Amino acid sequence: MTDKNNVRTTANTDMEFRILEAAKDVFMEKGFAETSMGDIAARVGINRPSLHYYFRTKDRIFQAAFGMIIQKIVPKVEEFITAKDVPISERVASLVDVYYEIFKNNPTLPLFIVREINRDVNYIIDTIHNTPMRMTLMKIVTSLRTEMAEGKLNTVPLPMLFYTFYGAMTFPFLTKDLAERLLAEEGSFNELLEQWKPYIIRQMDNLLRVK
Amino acid sequence: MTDKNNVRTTANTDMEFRILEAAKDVFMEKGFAETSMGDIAARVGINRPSLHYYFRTKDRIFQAAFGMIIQKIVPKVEEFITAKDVPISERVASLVDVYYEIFKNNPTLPLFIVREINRDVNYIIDTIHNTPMRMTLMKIVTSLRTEMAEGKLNTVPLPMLFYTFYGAMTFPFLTKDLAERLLAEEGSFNELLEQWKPYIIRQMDNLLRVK
DNA sequence: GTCTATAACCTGATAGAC
DNA sequence: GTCTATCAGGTTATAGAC
Repeated sequence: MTDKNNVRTTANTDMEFRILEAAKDVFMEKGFAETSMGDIAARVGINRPSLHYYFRTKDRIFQAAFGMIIQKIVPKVEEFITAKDVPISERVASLVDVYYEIFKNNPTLPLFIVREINRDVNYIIDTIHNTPMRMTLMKIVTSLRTEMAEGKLNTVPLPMLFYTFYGAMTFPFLTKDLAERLLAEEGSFNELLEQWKPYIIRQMDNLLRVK
Repeated sequence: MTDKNNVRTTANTDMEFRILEAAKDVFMEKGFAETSMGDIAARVGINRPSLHYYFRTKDRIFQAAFGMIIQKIVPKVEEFITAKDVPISERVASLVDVYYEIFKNNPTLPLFIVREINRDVNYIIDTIHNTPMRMTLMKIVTSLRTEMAEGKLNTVPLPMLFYTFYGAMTFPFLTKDLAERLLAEEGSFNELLEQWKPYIIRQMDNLLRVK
């Protein structure tokens, strides 16, 4: 499958799939600039010219891999976020679990997103705009606004909600290496995450729950 | 002045100073890999070989500039953080003001630090260890622990306090471009920061203040 | 000290044999 | 389709004139 610019966005052959899987991993870990075609080729087990055969340029490989990566940041969670009869702390707890699972399997994803925001925001905006993520986001926003208007949740400006949740959600992963270095003996990073989880829930509860 | 590896850590001449000032700016903005010697030379107004004359390698320029940059992350604030008779929310408010000032003047600093944590943590650890920042940090930690033991502040694990404060403090700057893109008409980034400030204070108050 | 010239290397990308 | 060989451009770093 190709997009409107005739750039492959889905793998059509086994080799294309292998290349995109490898590219996804390396780009996510090292970012665009610090990833070389040699890095990707080595991980696939082929040489550089073959990469150019399947995807003409480095930019096109990145574009295809980028789509696969960024879809992780808005997981399919609108069903239980918008579950109005479930207490907000339980909904947040579930959401934290989902993101913990994603970030534990992709610990460099938060840094990748932050790097890309600073490299070129439009790339992310456009990608979200042209995928089902857009609908997911709109449904979540609409649902939250409705609950706030009905007085079932405190009225909180959405940017403030975004900062609170994603700041708390991503910061430990952005500073993972620092934590592991400082807490060497005191406990593993995963234990730190478990300790942190109730604090995220508490922050969101403190914002949203009607007392 | 040179450190134990005989690397200049302070500018001895006017030209060394000019080079380090330029290097500091460029490295902070673009990171290590994406900064070239040409970038630095151009900003100083000399050519590349002259850079090598003053600091043999790119790594050594970075090492010297890095020390100057990282000292910003622990500003000289222990006096008013450890002011036990001032309500904690006022102390946090002052701290937020200090960091807002630093980050407004250096909006790429948080991303720089995060990038460096993921490039090589030991660099940061060592730099803190060999500068007065170490004493500042120790005094702050000791003071907080004392106040917690005395029941003047709630007992909160320090890593949780660190996550809460620095997560909230840095996240808006890490995602600045996204905010500016999304809020184009709704208001400037600085207004968003002012809106966010009471939320940071509230989060810290919620953690630390004895009810 | 600051310059020009250049070495040595790595990058993305292409040509062409097989 | 996958390889070797190669190009053009950019990088750090050095040599040597002045």
